[in-house]
Amino acid sequence: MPELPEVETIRRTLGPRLVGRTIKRVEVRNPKFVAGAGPEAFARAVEGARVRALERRGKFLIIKLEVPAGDGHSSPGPTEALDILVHLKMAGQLVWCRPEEDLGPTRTKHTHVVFSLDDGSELRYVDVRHFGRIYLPTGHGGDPFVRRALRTLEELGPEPREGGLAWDEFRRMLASRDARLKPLLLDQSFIAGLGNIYSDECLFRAGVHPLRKASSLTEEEARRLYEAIHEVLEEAIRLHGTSVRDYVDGEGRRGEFDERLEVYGRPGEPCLRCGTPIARIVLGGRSTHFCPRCQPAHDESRTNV
DNA sequence: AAGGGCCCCTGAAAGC
DNA sequence: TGCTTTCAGGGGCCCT
Repeated sequence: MPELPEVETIRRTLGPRLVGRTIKRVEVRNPKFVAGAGPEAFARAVEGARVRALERRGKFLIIKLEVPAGDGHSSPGPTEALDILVHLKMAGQLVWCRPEEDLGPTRTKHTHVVFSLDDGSELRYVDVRHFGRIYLPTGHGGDPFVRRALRTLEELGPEPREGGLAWDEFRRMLASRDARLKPLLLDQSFIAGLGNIYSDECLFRAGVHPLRKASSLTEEEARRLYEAIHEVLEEAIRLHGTSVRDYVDGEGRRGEFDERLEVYGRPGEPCLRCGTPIARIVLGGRSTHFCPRCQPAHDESRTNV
């Protein structure tokens, strides 16, 4: 369940290992994890490429490559840009390691793509739940899954950090939506990067009930939510993410935000602020955790016009 | 536009 | 103890 802080942590840990490296060989062990090309074509497209940069947009990782122009891979010459997209979905991992490294039986069994780099190291795509994908956007028109991913990427909402989301804009976005807050925060076209864990944590910190309609928030509530989103994300990134499930960063390390979780994964346990048992409901098929007292439900008496 | 349901998939945990 | 069922979740897709 990598969300923005986890993907960002992966980007930061992997970046220094990958940027400047050349991909010597690609082994696609399970073709279903590469979209846009068959296993051989995928390897052919990527082998010989040099990693220019590692970027993130929402929960997508973007591996920016430069490949030798034309078909021949020879001496220095003209190059072309090629951006590979990776979406880890809920259990994908990108692990940088030495070739002899043993990740254990489960992860070894689910190692689906292996990139061998020119310094003798490896980048392995591991995915126990089989939801993630690596997208190769080559050719014109091309693979429908790649097209879909590109459209999703294009339609992502603003990045909530680093000035990507201004207060005025956020306030307007909330006011114009009739949806309940929890599913709205999960909507990647609304804001990019929040997932189930951080949505719950943000709503708790803001003291806002997950079922409240976005447009019903008072200015003060909206402001609290805006600030909660920033605080939670910055803190989670600082602590290298949350590892309640499978997440590890590019070097196999777990995150430390688990201990800061106030509602997620704590149903029935006392609220850390008021002692009321944390509630758990299901919304849009996703578990939602909140404190019934700190996050009061709809206040009809204050319903806006 | 909103919201529900189903699906993908597997391992861990809970239930019997 | 061992087998079976349930659950978790990001996001696409379909239907109302």
